[in-house]
Amino acid sequence: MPAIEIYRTLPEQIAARLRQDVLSSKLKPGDPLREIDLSERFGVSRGPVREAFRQLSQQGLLVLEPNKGVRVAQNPSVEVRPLVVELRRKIEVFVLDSIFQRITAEDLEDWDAILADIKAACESSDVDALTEHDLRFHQAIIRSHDDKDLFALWQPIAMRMMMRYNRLDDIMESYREHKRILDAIRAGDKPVAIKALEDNIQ
Amino acid sequence: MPAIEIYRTLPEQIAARLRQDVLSSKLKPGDPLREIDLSERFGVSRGPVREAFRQLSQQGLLVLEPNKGVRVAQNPSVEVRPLVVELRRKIEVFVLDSIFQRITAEDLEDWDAILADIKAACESSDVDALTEHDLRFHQAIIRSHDDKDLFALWQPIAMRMMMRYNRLDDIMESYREHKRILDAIRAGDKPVAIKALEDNIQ
DNA sequence: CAAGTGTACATTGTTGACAATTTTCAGCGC
DNA sequence: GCGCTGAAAATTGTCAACAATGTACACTTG
Repeated sequence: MPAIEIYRTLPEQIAARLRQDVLSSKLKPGDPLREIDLSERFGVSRGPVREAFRQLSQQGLLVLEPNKGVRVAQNPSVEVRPLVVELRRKIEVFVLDSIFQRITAEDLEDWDAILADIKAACESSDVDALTEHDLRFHQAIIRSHDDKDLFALWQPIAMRMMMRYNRLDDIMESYREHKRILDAIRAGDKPVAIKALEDNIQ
Repeated sequence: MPAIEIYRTLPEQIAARLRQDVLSSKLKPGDPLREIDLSERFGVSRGPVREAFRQLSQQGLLVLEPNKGVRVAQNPSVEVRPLVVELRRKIEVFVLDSIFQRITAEDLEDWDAILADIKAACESSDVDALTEHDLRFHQAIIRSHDDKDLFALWQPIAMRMMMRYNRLDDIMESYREHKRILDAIRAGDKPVAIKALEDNIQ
């Protein structure tokens, strides 16, 4: 995300860096984070770091314990994971279904650009970059819905799925899955697009 | 919630008060909140107030805009609301189904106590109290699942439904709906319990 | 030796001052 | 009158010092 999106505020910048570390498993579930350490690392005071912690706990990546501190969240349990997958599918399918007629050429252009990034990440087997651009792809779709609140609803659910990104043996398959979605949209075939989207979320 | 639950930290206490105001429509969607006002009202500095704002935005009740401030969130649009209802049903049914065999007599005792509060609120037509105890009822069920993360997933979805609590003509119906759930659980009838729970979420 | 106790130490919580940003609105030119 | 400019006010963002809380561990006590 850093390369493309602009993070306006200090806490957002810090949160973006930490999110990378969590999603790439540089920080592992249960790892404690200390405000002082990070404030020194980023050259700011503890305030913005605290704020970044709050943002990431909102996204389900960190867990706050009052007066104790912050830890990297655990992955969803095997029992709960199917529920999370189902919830994320419900939201994304709802959005795609509801915006389908209103998708513009500009939308498709944006999404194609992200797809190109996904392809590049797959070809260089860069799993961290793939995680990042995969997220951007789905974010872009959610965000094109009029109700901006949907994004806030979707994000914590999607983040919980991103924490272990290793479901594919063949990493190129990720590119093909996303390409299928865009191809179907371009062809105006809603059922196929929805099916492709559902297949991608697992 | 204030009467029963204990809010340990300062921000939690402030958030609880503000949540009441939002859920009871004392604060209306779009209303701006200023840190200084609330810090003076609660006799604390701006820090804890900011923190409370973050907690409530996590729950979807407030919307933060960097460098601009905080506003009370809009209700879900009519288009999105059915999705929110479906998501909340999915989560609560998942939990009830998954804990059903392990429900203890103590659990039922706790839930009966909340049901009594719901009954009292219905009888005195106290809509604010009903909102509060209705929330407590469903919270108690979600929280009895082993995976504590489920609560964090459920809360923002449920809160978005609570923001307009006026679906019933006969307020006593709320009591009867919740009673049906507990009766079915007590009878060990899982399908009926799930059906009653689904009927209550709309 | 086990269990409990107290005292440093480490860490988070709170505060008030100052900085940066946004908003308001008076003054100006067209 | 309408729109632009820019200073003043209002508001949020950041910081560093201090307070409160939790943790680790040596020490006592039975």
